[in-house]
Amino acid sequence: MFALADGNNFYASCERVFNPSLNGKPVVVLSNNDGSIIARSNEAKALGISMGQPYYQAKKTIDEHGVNVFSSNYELYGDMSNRMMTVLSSLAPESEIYSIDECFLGFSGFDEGRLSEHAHLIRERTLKWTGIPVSIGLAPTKTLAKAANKVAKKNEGIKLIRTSDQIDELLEKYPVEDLWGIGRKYNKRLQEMGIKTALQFKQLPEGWVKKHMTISGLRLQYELKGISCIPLEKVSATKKAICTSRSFGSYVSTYKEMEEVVANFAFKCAEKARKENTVARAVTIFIHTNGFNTTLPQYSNSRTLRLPVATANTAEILHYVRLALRSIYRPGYSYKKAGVMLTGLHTKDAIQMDLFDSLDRNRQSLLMETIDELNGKMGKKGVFDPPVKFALQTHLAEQKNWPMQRKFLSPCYTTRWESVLKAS
DNA sequence: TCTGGGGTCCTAGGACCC
DNA sequence: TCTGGGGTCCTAGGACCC
Repeated sequence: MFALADGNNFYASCERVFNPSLNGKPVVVLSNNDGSIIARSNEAKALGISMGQPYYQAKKTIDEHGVNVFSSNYELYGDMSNRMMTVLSSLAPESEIYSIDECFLGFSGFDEGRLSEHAHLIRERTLKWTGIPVSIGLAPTKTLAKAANKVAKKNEGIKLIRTSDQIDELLEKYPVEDLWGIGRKYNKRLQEMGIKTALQFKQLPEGWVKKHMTISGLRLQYELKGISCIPLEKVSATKKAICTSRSFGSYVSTYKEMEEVVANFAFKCAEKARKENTVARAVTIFIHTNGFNTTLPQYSNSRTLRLPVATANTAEILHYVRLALRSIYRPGYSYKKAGVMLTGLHTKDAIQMDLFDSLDRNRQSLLMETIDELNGKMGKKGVFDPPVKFALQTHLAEQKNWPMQRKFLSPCYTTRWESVLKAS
């Protein structure tokens, strides 16, 4: 069984922890530049203020009802998040920090009869020790736990579903668009087909789902059937991209200004990369005009440059960012947004070796032989990477009794691995 | 005047290799 | 020079998440 614990109206709740007089009063938190609303207390929601709404649109309601408005303070929220995660993970056998305000908990080996009672304990402790109210959904898969969590938030703060009857009962009333993995595009398509509830989605033919929604859609469908195929990620994964981007409070319309802006972003990205202990192999920059203002001429472009040597060095990255900007900047436009992104991040060979180490001795040596053989066939290029990845996946699939993986891997690897197993 | 800032995963297709 | 079945690596683009 999995649980999803989620801090209610997280940013707004954080502000309340430091200002308890706000309890019971409407609170909203704004994005950068105070552009739009990114968090609302229940009272603010009740006033009809919606998520992502531009501040100026909601301003009338806010003024009329004396709503308390905060500019975002990510340092504070990050700090509160750490506290909350520490408490939550101390109360379950396994945990995965999913986002700033969400934590998956794993309860394998836990007495299921006590789960509901334990969930109450988690809520009480988190509230008492951090001041943040949380909702908890419990279910056999992560996707179902997400759904249960959403229902919990509207009710008593805790929702547990276990039997297939309980699952279907929940899914029948659950809008398909609220599922984890269904966004605007997929929802539109499903609505056109008359698929409105999660239960209806669960009953769609697997072939259709795979074809039109890729393997991710199929995974979602399996999860709704109670077959867990999204495992808990207990150690936080190393980042694959690092990005710094902003919308500007006012327009940027000279090259000089823009160069300063992206240089700043490059600096921040390099800093983040060093903190993560990674180096980047490529850097991308992008610039956009204001897409909302249809009267202004529009231009947007991006450029990716490979770094000759993987690096997290500010000066080197800066050099290539300037080069890229020069090639895409067009004068005469009013720019509204820009960003710098580092990709191709890696920390030496650590990841591959981890995968390899997770195998037992026998398999390691068999794998090495197979790799040697394949390397011989393939010439100097080598094929180290995919077989090792595959070996790890198989290993995990066996450990977790996870039905999805084997089926979805490219057949050539399956055959190979099977011959390795046969040989043992 | 005013509309977030981070990320992830998957697929298709092209260049290239043996 | 052609044919072919494997592969790899890389990029672009589209979907999604909070």
